[in-house]
Amino acid sequence: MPTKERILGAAEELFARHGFEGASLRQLTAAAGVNLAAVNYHFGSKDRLIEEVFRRRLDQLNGRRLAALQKIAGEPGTTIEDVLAAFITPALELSHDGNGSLFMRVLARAFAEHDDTLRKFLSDNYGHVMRQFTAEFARLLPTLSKEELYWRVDLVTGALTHAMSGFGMIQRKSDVPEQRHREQTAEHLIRFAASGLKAP
Amino acid sequence: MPTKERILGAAEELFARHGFEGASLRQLTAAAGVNLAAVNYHFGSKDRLIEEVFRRRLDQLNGRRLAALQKIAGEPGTTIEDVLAAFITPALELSHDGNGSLFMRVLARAFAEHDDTLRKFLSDNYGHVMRQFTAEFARLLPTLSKEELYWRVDLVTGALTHAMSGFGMIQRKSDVPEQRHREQTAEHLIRFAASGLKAP
DNA sequence: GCAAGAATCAAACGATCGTTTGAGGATACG
DNA sequence: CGTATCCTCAAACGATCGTTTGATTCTTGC
Repeated sequence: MPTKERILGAAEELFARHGFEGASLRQLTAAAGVNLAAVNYHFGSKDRLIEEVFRRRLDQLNGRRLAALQKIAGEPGTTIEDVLAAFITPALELSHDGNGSLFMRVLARAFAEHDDTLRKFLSDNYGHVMRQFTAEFARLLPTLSKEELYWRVDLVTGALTHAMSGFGMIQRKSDVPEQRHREQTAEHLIRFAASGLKAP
Repeated sequence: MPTKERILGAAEELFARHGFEGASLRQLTAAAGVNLAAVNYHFGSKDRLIEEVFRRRLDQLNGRRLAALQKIAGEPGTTIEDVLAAFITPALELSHDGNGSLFMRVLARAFAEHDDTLRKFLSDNYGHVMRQFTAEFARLLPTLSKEELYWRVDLVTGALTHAMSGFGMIQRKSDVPEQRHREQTAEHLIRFAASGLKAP
């Protein structure tokens, strides 16, 4: 595997496990089996590496989410549950290839970082997706005020990030296959979030 | 103010802003206006300081939450909304004195840390509260399976942590007083979470 | 008022951090 | 074959990390 990919893979894992400050380039390059200087050679700096970790997965994730939304947006039969599924399912699929599930933990860490540079980066690369989904929610929930809708979408995001990154006390039982566990996660998530969005 | 309190205050602020690894003892002691060696003198180590930051606020928070729950638990007229309010309101009150609001951000960071030591500490000092609240939810939602209930409580926790730590895009508008903003947060949170918990 | 303990201080400890350097190996193209 | 380009490597850079030390100051009780 090319050096750049090995670095990105190891970075994703170690950032998820120890945070951006907590994972050192020496741990990282050792885990990837590459020379220490390779990070600065291929990415320029640690900060640029962090951005690249995000860009690689977010491009994938955003693309799939928007594609799924496109298929149902504006259609007469579309339900809240459909829109939520369009948002959640791509995140589950991401967990299939490689250690993509770790990326959701990295994303959760990024939310926790109130660092302005990182927040701006996320807003630039993530904001337009949220905006399109919010617009579709608005269509399906016409009685909600704009403010109320923003609040609820925000709360859904919180629940989702929490669940997808494996924060909580819900752990996969050893007798449940991983893929089935993810499907269950999605089912619970959609049922809960749909009901929360539709609150009177 | 005594040295220990000044350190704890500065630690809370810097841990919220830069994370546990990101905030150094030199920044921290400089912000507190105390000598660098004071942390190791009064707390023994940085890790013990981190635990003390949690203990101080969690004791307060857990006490108020359990007291509020005690008043309504098992009573015939109690609603889901009441239980949620018992859980949420103490967190809002915490934001009144000093920079207690920063603590919710520290707590959110702790969730993001998958460090086993910290997770065990939180489980020991936080778990029994969650268990009591979950028991009361179980009483009010008798049709829910145990598994389903755990999932929903977990998702509520995620939404709550997200909202309370100011993760999301909802920012307080400058013309809304801070206390009113917190009340609005609680109202939206309770309405959303109650509906999510009661999902069919 | 003076000995004893608690608290603060500047300074230094070894370790580790992100980054840079310059020499050397690998690869592709004329 | 030679050379230019991409890449890797060990080593070192200065900075900063958490922690420790030993001297000094402050506080307390007899």
